[in-house]
Amino acid sequence: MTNKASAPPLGGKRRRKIGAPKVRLEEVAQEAGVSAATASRVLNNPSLVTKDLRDKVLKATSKLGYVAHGAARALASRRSRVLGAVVPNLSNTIFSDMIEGFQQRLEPQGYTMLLATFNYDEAAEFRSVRTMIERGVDGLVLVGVTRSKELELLLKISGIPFVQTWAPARASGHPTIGYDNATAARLLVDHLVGLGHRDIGVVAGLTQHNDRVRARIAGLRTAMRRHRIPLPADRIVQAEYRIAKVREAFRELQRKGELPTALIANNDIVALGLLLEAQAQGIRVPAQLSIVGVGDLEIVTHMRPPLTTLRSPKHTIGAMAADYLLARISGHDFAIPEELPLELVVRGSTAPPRTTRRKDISA
Amino acid sequence: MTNKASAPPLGGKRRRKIGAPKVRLEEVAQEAGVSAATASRVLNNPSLVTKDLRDKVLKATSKLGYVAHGAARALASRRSRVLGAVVPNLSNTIFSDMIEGFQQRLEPQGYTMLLATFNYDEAAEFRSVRTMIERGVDGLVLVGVTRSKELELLLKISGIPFVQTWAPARASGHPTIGYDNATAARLLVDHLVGLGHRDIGVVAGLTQHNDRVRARIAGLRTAMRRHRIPLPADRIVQAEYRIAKVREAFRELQRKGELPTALIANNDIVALGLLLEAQAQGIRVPAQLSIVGVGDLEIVTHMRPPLTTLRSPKHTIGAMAADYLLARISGHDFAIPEELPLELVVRGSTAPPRTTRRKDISA
DNA sequence: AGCCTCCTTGAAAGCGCTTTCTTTTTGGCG
DNA sequence: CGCCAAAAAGAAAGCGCTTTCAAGGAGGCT
Repeated sequence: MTNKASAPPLGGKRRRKIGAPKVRLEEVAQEAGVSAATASRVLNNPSLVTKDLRDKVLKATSKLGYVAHGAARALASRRSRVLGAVVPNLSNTIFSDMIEGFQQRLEPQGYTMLLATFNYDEAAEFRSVRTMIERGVDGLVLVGVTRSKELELLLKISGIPFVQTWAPARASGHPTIGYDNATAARLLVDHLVGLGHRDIGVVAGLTQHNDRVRARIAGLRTAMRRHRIPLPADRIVQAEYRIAKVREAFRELQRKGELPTALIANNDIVALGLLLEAQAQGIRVPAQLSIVGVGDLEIVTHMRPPLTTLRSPKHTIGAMAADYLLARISGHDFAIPEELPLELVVRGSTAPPRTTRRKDISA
Repeated sequence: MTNKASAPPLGGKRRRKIGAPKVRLEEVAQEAGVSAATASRVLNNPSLVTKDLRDKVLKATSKLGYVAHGAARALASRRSRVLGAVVPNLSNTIFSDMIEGFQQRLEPQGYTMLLATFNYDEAAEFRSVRTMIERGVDGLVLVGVTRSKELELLLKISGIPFVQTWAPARASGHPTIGYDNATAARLLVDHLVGLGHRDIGVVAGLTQHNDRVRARIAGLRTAMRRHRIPLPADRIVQAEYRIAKVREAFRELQRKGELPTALIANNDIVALGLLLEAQAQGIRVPAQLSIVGVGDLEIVTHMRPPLTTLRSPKHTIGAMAADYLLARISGHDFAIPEELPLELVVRGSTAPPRTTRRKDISA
């Protein structure tokens, strides 16, 4: 078998670019003995056609193996039945789970998903959105609530319905689905402070082009202020979402001074990296160091100790975004909840801090 | 801010369903003082137009903020500039990485990706492919080389170019990009046997609707036969790709008799689950049990011990699938390599087996 | 029984582009 | 300087569907 891209078989006088002759709606109509208009109605709005003709048309479509021509349909009806999703990446399960949720809602409605990743590159995001608009998507789901002026303008003049995600509804004048990073921060901080921690560090993601990370940090600061606990700059480090980078960040934190008694990770991958580095250094978790993450990845349940984490509605955010867009397109109402629920899952990686009075036996 | 899906603003006499009036190519042409034909040529085949007019048209497009209408374009030109990808899921990084690779190649060519996941459900896969064909994708990437007769037929009569993945080119009469699971199996088995293992167990994925798992098992069997080592049925267990399920599978293996000295996992998630369960039981890895996986996830590098694994070209498979399809569409040649390279990464989870003569100190 | 309304169906006009097919322009060369 | 071929630009015909719009038919009501 040679695997070359062979030229398309020129059937007859190259009527079609590629492949076998396709069946057009008119042929279906002919087969059924009705007009193209009626055939079209059967496919799009069956209630307008008497059962008798409807059955005939349906039989003809399956007999001829008719497959509608999406472009023609989109051109005539002004809707493409395609929704677009533009996310930073798919390696972070936060987004792949969300995308799965999104697409699962689309399928039963006959909608399809156009997907692009932009890897936190603003220009790439702009291009992706633009291409999607060109492709005529009926709606768009985006991540976050801040974007370049250029993109903002594009969205506005295109007039395309879009929904933002990973922020609470109030975060923007535009429909937005997610939870409040301030709430997330509060849950985490309250838990830690409740255990007696007063010296808490933060390992965040990269803040550039990522309003969620910024919101999380701001929320953390607010939550801690409420407990009258300071969050000095040297207690915050940033790390890319990769274990190796996180471990580096951990060491960076150590270089800045004595380790806090608890660490808040921006997500579970980060938390995992912190746990791994701590253990590699012989630092006992949670005895010497408490660690919390966000996201509830499956793997963190199985670590020793299993990680305390905040379960976030990844899948739901995607599914709800789809539901909202679909409702919006068909002119229905859809009430977006102010904030999606978050659940603190307390496991073994958090405990009261060693009391500073008595010196602990170091590992 | 109430977050209801508000009705589209009825501008004037609802000329457009939604949004601001869009600019058509004819208006651009008018602005530039040329015919629509010329404007179209500038956009699609600039070399046919003199520099003078070309510049005028380009200026007009950017001045008016023209965005092409994909459906009209697709209808007239018979190509949609959209490629489809249908994969089992995105939670397995094998597929999300591949998809990222795929999409990254598309973007610079002005192509977009329609994506669907089918979660190993044959019927859902069929529907997804069908919908994509309706949407007029110019090409399709699929996973594996076996599929239902129904889908096979659909693909054939639609005549749409498609490429299969995750199998070696020789696995099918149709263009296929991937590596040979037999090669993978041989690398793994040779490594283990080279260390002295004679009793090797396998924790595979679910074989239903997954020809890659079946190929892997077959390859394993062949590779072991070459070393005259048996692979009895009770040395093989299947597990879904979730840590909890894998740990169960581990225990199932234990119930069937004494644990082998080495375990081959179908991928790194499985390997991770095995490691975690072994450690939870106090079984020392690699002293008492060697474990190998496939995929080289970042996390396995950081475990203690770090896992020996087979690095697979996830990203490359996606990228090459895109390149192939793009070449095929534009009528160019593209030679698919017979087999993509695989690399055994030896780390700490494999070691010679404890010699059965002396009783080891159990943990 | 006659008139009017509502329900079905069909005819035909586009949807916004690309791509022949023509016409016009340019330019090379005798 | 004029003729012819080739290049460049324009006119117009669709691409395959949906959707007005109009026409015909079936009832309902007075």
